Amino acid sequence: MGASKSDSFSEKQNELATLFKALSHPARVAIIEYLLSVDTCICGDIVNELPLAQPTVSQHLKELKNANIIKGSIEGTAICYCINPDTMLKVEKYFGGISNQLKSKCC
Amino acid sequence: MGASKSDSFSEKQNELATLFKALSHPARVAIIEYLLSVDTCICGDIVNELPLAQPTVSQHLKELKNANIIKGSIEGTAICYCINPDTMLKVEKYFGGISNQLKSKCC
DNA sequence: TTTATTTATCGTAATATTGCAATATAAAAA
DNA sequence: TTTTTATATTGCAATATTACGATAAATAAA
Repeated sequence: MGASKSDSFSEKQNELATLFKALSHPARVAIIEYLLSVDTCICGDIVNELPLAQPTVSQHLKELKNANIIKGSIEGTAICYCINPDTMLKVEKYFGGISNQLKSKCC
Repeated sequence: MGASKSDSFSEKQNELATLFKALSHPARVAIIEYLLSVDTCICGDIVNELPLAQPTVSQHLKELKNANIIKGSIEGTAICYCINPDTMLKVEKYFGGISNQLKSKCC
C-alpha cells in the first residue's frame, strides 16, 4: 500500500491532519505570512511575492482554500485573498487545549 | 521536478512547515491525543492503540520525535514516550500571534 | 546462554505531492 | 470584437510519503 488509512481514524483526527497538511509546505506558510503582512485583503500579487511559477502558486492557494484557511473573492480580473479567522481561531484553541492538558502532566 | 524548494524560503518558514508536516497525518494526531489522555508518561503500548502495524507506528513516532513534538526515554525493554510541552507552547504562540494580527484586519 | 519482549530498521510496492510548461478561462480595456 | 490581464486547469516528470513483512537490535526473564 502507500496511502494513508484515513478510514481507520476519527473524523476529528482526519480533519486536524488535513488542516495541518495544508500548512505543511513553506510556500503555504509564506502565503499566510504575506497575507498577514498586508493591511487589507486586497491582494492579487501573491505570485510576485513567491519564488515559484504561477501555476504552482495557484495550486498552493487552492489547497489553502480547500482547507478553509484562506478565502478568495473575485475583484474584477484579480482575486482578493484573505485569511479565514475562524479556522485560525479553531487551531489556536486546539493548541491551547493541549497546553492546558499538559499542565497536569509529569513532563 | 517534484521536491519542495525549501532553499527558496526562510529558515523560520521551513521550520514551521516541518512542524506542521509532522502533525499532518491522522495517526500522528491520534498518537498525540493518546499521549494526552494517559495520566503519566509511562507508555509503551501505543501500537495497540492504533489500527496500524508496529513498523508503521514506529515510523510515525520517529517523525514526531524528529519534529521535537514528543520525547522518548528508555525504560527497560519498553520506551516511554511523552509530549514535549515546549514545542506545543511554541505552536500555540504562533497561532496566538496570528489571531492577534487578524484583529486589525478587514475580515 | 536461551528465550521472550519491545522497538527500530530495511526493502519495497502503492500512492501522494510538488513544480512547471502549455493551455484554458474569464473579465476588463482598447 | 480583439487584446490584455489575472487566475485556473491539465499533463507529466521528479520526488516524498505511507504501510507493512521480514529482520535486526537490545534488554529482561528463565
